Amino acid sequence: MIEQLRGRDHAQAAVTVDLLIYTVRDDELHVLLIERGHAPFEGRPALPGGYVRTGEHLDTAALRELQEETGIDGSRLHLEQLRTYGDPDRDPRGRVITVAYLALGPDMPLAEAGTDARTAAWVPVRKILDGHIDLAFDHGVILREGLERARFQLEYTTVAAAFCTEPFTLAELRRVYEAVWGLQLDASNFRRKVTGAHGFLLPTGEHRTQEIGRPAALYRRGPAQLLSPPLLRSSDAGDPQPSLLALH
Amino acid sequence: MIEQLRGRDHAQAAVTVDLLIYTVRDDELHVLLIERGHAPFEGRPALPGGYVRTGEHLDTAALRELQEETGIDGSRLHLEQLRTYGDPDRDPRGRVITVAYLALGPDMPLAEAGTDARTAAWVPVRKILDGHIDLAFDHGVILREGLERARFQLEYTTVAAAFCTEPFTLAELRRVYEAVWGLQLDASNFRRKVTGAHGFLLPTGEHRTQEIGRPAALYRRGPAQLLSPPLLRSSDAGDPQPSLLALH
DNA sequence: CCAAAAGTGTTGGCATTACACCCATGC
DNA sequence: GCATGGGTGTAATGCCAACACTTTTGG
Repeated sequence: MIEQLRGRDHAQAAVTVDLLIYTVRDDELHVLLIERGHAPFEGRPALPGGYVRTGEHLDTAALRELQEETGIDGSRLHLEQLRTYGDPDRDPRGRVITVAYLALGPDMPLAEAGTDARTAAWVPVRKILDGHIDLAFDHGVILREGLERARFQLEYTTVAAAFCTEPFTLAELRRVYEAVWGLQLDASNFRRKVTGAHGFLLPTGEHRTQEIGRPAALYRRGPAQLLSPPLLRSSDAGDPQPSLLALH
Repeated sequence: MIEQLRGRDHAQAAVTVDLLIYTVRDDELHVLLIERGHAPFEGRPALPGGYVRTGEHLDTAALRELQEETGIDGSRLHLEQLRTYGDPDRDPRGRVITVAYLALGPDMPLAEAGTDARTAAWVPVRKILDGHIDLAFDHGVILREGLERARFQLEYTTVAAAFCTEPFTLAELRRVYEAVWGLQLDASNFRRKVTGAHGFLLPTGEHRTQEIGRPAALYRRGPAQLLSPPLLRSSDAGDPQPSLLALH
């Protein structure tokens, strides 16, 4: 801030917010992508997002873009700032700095194409990680870093419940963990840990009969935000990129 | 990004980086503050930082400001992005968005006052938390959120070693944990956990005899970035603000 | 000069708890 | 077939005590 009287070589930049919205559909992790309608990267898939307006808070802009581009009400999902990307060459239009947000939510129907929202669609994350889909800008990097953050947060916080529509069963919650982490969990141990974590789950006392098997007990989210003790993925296999966790 | 042809009501903002630099001195957590030399907030303590230049990467700007304002060589410390603060009213000069960086490093001598650096000084974090010192802008918020992040990261990563000058003793490392967490640890359990964590510490085989007591074995950092298993603070006392952890 | 005390690092021993793996039962 | 619950052996942890190495104190 002190350079203001010095060189005055400070950048004026446009500021955008980009939204990385994850959900679990059919036991698989999905991300919400839109198809870009204009240059640059016209026709390419990208994360929803847009310019921050004059005098607008960053968080407000994120919620607004969420509503405008996908029709989703932000109050239903977990939203937090992920990281800011400011590579001077990341946008061919000039200096554009983007604040990326990570959103986790239950599987939701999208506003039908043809309304205000451009073609927004849930896309399996696997397809992008496998390289079958190439995202615009540096959105591929954002997606990977956000995924690492989400995997990490599932261990130490109660955000996993944000993926479920209340009330939910323990099996539904377990499938969230399995989808995000990409591994299978022992149902018995999962139950003991998750029900033992203080303030994580509130039993409703009711049960839901599914197509097959014993009826499952129903739960709602508890007040706890941090998971203690944490719910560790047993095998720290495939050592995560160190730079991506930020713990953030 | 798609709004570019719409309202064009998108903000042009100046972009700054601010540096939250923590270290452990005399078994107490300190932060590096400067005294502002100009309006606004002239004379008030603040985090070091400054404008990002045209065409400059955010990380580069952080390292440059670190060097310019404090004389510290960034290669010696752990540096990572913390969060971006974009409240439209956070700077009276106009729309200024700041990308805050969290830096952790060993106790280092500061460039003497009188050189290029303005009065930069290590300040006990306790004094700020107690409200005895009021920081400029929203730097008080940044400090608190960064502290929460640092406390969290000590549990799950090996960054604690960034506070120590190599080679270091287990007692020095333990005092880092105690200073950041503000509680006392059992030396025996600490040793067991920290030496058992794969890739955290590399024994040098040498010992250092201090002024008093038995000579302590010396260690260097190992290659591990993540701590498995994590080193949990036994009591999750004083439940941390949920929004601050980010795991970040 | 030697002996005792004090301070710090290091090692070890339980008792308790958490956990992974497996099996039994209810619907 | 799936959810639920219990049981058992292994590993991790918290607490506590003993030991090792050094300097300081004081006769």
